[in-house]
Amino acid sequence: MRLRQLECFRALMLHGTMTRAAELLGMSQPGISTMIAGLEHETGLTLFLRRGGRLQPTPEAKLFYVEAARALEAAENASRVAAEIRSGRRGHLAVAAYPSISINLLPRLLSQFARNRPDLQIKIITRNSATVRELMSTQQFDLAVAELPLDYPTSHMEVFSYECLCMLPPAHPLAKLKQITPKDLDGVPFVTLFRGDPIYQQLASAFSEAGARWNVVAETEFFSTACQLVAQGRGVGIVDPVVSKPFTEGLTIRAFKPRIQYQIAILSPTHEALSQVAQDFAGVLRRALRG
Amino acid sequence: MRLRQLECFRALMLHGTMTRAAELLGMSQPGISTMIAGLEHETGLTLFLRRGGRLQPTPEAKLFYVEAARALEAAENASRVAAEIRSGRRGHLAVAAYPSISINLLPRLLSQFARNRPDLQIKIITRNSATVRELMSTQQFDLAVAELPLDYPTSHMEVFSYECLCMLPPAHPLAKLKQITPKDLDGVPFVTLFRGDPIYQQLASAFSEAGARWNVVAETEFFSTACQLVAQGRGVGIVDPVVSKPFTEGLTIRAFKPRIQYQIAILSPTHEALSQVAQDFAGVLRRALRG
DNA sequence: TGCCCATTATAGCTTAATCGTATAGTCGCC
DNA sequence: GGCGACTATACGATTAAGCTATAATGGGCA
Repeated sequence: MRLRQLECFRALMLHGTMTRAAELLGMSQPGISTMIAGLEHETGLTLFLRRGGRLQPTPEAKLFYVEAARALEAAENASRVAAEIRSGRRGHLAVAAYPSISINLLPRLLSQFARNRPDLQIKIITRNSATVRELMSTQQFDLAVAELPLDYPTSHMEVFSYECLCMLPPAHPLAKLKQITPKDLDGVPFVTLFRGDPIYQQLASAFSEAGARWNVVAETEFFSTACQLVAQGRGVGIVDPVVSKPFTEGLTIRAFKPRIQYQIAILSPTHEALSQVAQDFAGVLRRALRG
Repeated sequence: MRLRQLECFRALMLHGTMTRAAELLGMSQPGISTMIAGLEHETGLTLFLRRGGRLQPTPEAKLFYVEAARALEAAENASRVAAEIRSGRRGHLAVAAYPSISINLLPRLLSQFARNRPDLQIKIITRNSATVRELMSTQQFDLAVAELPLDYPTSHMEVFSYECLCMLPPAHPLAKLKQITPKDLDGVPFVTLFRGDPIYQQLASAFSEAGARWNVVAETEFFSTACQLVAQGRGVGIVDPVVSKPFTEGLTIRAFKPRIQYQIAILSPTHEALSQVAQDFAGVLRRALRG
């Protein structure tokens, strides 16, 4: 049984004559005739009585029509869904990410991405980087963004390295400098990430090597929190140039030497294939993270 | 999009490799390969990644699979339903009939007919012959059986004519005769159909022409009622030889002269086509009514 | 590294299905 | 009886389906 036969059958049932059905399907009347003859032969049903050169649907045709129409609709639906999948209107995109990025940048990018993909189901899960990595290995997400280093570097990773910038409260005297060093910050109240963070360690080394006193007045878990404290004048701090950019509105940003490195990575599943939507969004994300 | 493509796709999704899918569908591996390539081209989806000579379904394939399987099942269901319709296992058979036949003969025939058509929906409506004819003209029934004559003889009719027989209570003295005439029944208590019935009129003429006294002691609407009265010894009567046969168990049946004619007809719709089941049952009915 | 094995892809061919044009047949209707 | 509307058949061209043979790919293993 071929779909084309069912299509002809439906058109014929709906429009009564082969001639009209043919017009509607954009084919010739003999085409319909042979299609219907084939369908009748294959099903073993007499679907139409030929009375006086006209067709009259039999009761069998009416019974069969119900199922034929259902099957056709299912096939047409499959076609439509294929088009939706192709255009990214249907599907899902689950992204796991560490907090700083999932607060602002990621949802902004995702909602923009989803704007012309109305039926795309979106999921953002925020966890710390270690958990994000775990989630990726259990294959529950299409993409993830985590901070490096990871205990078990795994998955397909695309690494982005940033040099952190120094942020100063508005109208801070050091704003006159183009570039700030630990020496400039000797004893200056400083807001930093927690002790366990690579940023903390790098800063500690930088200050000690420069022989400057690192006056830590606050430790935070996220850059965004640190930014808020700096904005309130609690002290100066450092921040990455891309992910945290949305939080530094109104702050003075200066280069910092020596280089404090901040690395994050886009993780994708190892064994699973990446969906087209996910690939597309990975592209968006990549462009955004490149700055 | 062709059903065969979906079939190959499903087999491939379920069995992982083209080679196995091909075995399962009884075709060659290159056949599957080209089918899948065609499906991918038509849908515009990359359904499988070719990784190291192996196939790995993409997330798109998994999404599309749901719809593809649904469409396939609908098509397979349509095929199955066609087979059911052809074998008469699916469908309906609505028969309208006048009382005498719908009490015994018709349900007996119908239930036997339906024995190997388990899902056939059966309907029997019992009305007097005039109403039966009305119902047929409104096309609500596949077949009907009515007594003649009808006010407006219509529909397609197949007429059955019977010569009525004389029925005597058990151990009646007239049982010794091979054939009974009005003369034999001069003054004998007689059970007949109502005054309006053709049978009544024919009997009245027969008795008056023979110069015999017709001693009507009971009038009934149906042969079956008359039979019951005769069985109780209320009198003799006459009955048709086929439809009322089930009611004359234990009665003595003799030929009656002159001939009293009883006519019934199978009616079928004029404009509607007769379903195959209905045609088949009409055949059964025809054979039964021919005696 | 090089060979074997399992798998998929491509090429070339045959057969079947599809569909158009041309044409014949059927029937109602005026 | 001829016209009009419709369906069926014949025939040819194009396309799809499916086969066999064979190339290509890559993992596993000595």
